[in-house]
Amino acid sequence: MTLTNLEGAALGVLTRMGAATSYALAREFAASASEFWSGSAGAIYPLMRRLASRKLLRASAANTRGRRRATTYAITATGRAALRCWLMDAERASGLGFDPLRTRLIFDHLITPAERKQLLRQVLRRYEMLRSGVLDEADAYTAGLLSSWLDTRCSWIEGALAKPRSRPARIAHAKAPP
Amino acid sequence: MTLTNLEGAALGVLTRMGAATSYALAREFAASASEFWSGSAGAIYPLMRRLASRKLLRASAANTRGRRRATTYAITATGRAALRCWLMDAERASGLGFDPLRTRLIFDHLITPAERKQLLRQVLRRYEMLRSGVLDEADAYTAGLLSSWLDTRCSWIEGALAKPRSRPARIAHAKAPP
DNA sequence: ACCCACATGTAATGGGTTACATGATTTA
DNA sequence: TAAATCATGTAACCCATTACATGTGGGT
Repeated sequence: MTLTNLEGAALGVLTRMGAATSYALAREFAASASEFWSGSAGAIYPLMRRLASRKLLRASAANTRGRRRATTYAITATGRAALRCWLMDAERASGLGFDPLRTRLIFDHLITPAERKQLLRQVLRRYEMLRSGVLDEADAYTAGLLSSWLDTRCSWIEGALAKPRSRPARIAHAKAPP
Repeated sequence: MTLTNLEGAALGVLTRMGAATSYALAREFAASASEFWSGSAGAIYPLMRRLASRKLLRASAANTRGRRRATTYAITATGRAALRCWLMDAERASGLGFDPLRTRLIFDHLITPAERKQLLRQVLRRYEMLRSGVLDEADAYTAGLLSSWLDTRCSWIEGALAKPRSRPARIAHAKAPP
């Protein structure tokens, strides 16, 4: 009954689209600003079949083009319930997730302060570029969400740039990643 | 020559520890505040073998206890170079990664404003708990990093709580996850 | 002596990525 | 009409997770 994060996101996107083929859904994921899910066919097609077999989706075979078959999916009442459950899961929502910059900064005692500064500045610059790109989002709300997210990250980085860094942590049994 | 994020993090932790067995490394990952990498044996043991076969680690068979064998690993010069390369990769460091809360908020038009507020408040509460737990970190720098990260996130959530939310995005071909 | 927790792995499973195959539509 | 692109999948591979197996040392 519980959903993985990819399944939850897929149900959410599908709900927005109303009904869609696996291909259309995969395109949405591929177009997303995040690099985290590639939206590859090999991920989405089996995913949709799994969700359909769990009755969270209803599959209907429509021949969209010529005589070629395509199966379109729509969310069911059960699917909506599962999606709500995933959305409201505060336990999982408050996990730290994966943050490629944070993960690297854990080990920034292995580079020089100058290199650290260079890395942070480069990331800031790329965030700026991302923010302009994000404005192309068809969905204004998602664009706003990502934009505010990027703003907050930028100020975090600026804070990190302010304090030059602390001691090189060197412990036999250190707590670490990520 | 390029490292996955898990490989980079593993090399970083190993550098801190000086030299370690796969088991010790797996423990570090398992003890980490993030839920993202479980640090399961099935991930770490093959990982270390792969890195050793790429000459990024040097394996040495020492019998730690009784007559039972254990292989301990230490990073090589090549490994240090690869780690530096991964650390300084601004392109990947500036990716959006995976954020369980952000991913959910993309779909928050599917829940009521009251539910949204409840979710955000619960996440805030859990962040507070996490922040106190983080102080137990043996490594003060990692603790400080996570703590400032949590601070920034909290202020982002408070910003999201301030504006009640925008229009339900409803588009045929919406850009979306995550 | 026996049990339980720690230590060191291996095996089976699941699911995501890249690559491939093929049909349909648009474009040069 | 040939080439390029879009659409709809399938297959092989890689790797992380859960479970399992086994050895060792400490507690009772």
